Amino acid sequence: MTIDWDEATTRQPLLRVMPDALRRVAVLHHFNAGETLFRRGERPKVVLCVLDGEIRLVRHSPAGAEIVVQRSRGGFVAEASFEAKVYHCDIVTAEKGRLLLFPLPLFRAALDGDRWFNRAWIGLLAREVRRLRAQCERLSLNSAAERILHYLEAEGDQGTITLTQSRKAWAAELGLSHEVVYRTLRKLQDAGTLVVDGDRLTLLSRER
Amino acid sequence: MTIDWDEATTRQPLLRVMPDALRRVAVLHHFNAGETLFRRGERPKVVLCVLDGEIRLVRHSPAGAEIVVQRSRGGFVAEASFEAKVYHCDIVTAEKGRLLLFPLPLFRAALDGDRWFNRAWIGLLAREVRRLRAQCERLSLNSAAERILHYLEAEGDQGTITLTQSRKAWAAELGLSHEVVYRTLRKLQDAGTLVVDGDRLTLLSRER
DNA sequence: GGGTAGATATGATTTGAATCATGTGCTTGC
DNA sequence: GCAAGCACATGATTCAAATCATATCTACCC
Repeated sequence: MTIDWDEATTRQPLLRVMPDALRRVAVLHHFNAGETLFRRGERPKVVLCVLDGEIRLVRHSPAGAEIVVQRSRGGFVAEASFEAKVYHCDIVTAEKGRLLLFPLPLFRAALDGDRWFNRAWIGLLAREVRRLRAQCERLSLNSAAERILHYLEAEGDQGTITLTQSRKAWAAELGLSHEVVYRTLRKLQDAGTLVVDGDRLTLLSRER
Repeated sequence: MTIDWDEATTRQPLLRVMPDALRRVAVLHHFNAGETLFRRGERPKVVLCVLDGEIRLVRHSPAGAEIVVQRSRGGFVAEASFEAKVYHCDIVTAEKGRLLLFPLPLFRAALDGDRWFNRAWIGLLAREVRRLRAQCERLSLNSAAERILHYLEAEGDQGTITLTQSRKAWAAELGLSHEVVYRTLRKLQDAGTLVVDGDRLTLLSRER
């Protein structure tokens, strides 16, 4: 199964600067929902890059409940492989999709041997940290309006943003039910705080 | 003002593998609450490492509200400096403390020139990503009990954890009011789900 | 075309977390 | 010793988000 690198690169720009030696050993894997990719206790041997679909890192509580420790709907899932001797979670698929597998030792070697790939990787991680810290701040706000305004301020450009996902998916990212997102958008519009134009949201400056 | 590297290293273990050349150019800065360290639009020239106290990256919404994009109560704040040509936020102090300043070009040079420091930096970022993703998952749960159980599962070892912070601070990390944390801990104890022994929390396996 | 699935959208009801109030006990500093 | 400040803890009340219900609109498949 050959990999369409142009298509993969649009989904994950870091792949553009990935050294050829590492690209050549990549394996494309198609998965369906409900597969178990790796189990707790196994030794990590690969770095994952999700292209499509959703995978989850889950633990099972003693009471039997399933705890989602993290999920990925696109991008690298490398932290677990890099740091730990064994997986502390099961890695399962939640929604049909595709991912790339890179052998861990070769991935490390590429980071050590290729300065540009190394810098790009650090940049990717740093951006992810920034984005996640902002998201945690946002999720700590306890009103729907505050979360939406925080999103516009933090992720938008001059208070304007074009949503690239459905409102339902956005609601999930905001940690809100989609109903509340619809209602709050309406309230903010009626109050003159916000203008909604399709997927384009603009924060209005309130005259004082 | 000389820097006590032993003390600093206990707060931030990465400093142990930092090359001497970079250590020698570090500057220690004591700050009080309410100082503005950098302003939006300035060009980043340093990497920060918070030892004590709290600093925040804030934006001001058109409506005049202050939006906390991220906060740090310890550890590196480098993402902004690394990625952007100019700061997109003001960086202000929220609580008296100390931080280390590293000149940005020398920090980059150290990452390029010292393999061990480079690997340690990548490891630090990767761990932070993992921790933050777990925290976002947790903050998306909408009951106090679920968040507490998720914390025990994700951050604990075999369902046991020793809190290293006050319950109030923990409540803030969970995105809950401290009152709800007290009440929910009591409820979980009464239900036999959990044992609280001072700062030691243990999840009990429910027989089925 | 008809049927299904899903996003969008809004209303009614319930529920649980925030908030306010209050009190205890522990430290810290004078 | 005493006061101030703070973490810990619990009760009463309020309020807003979750949930359930329902309807429209679109896209897609047969």
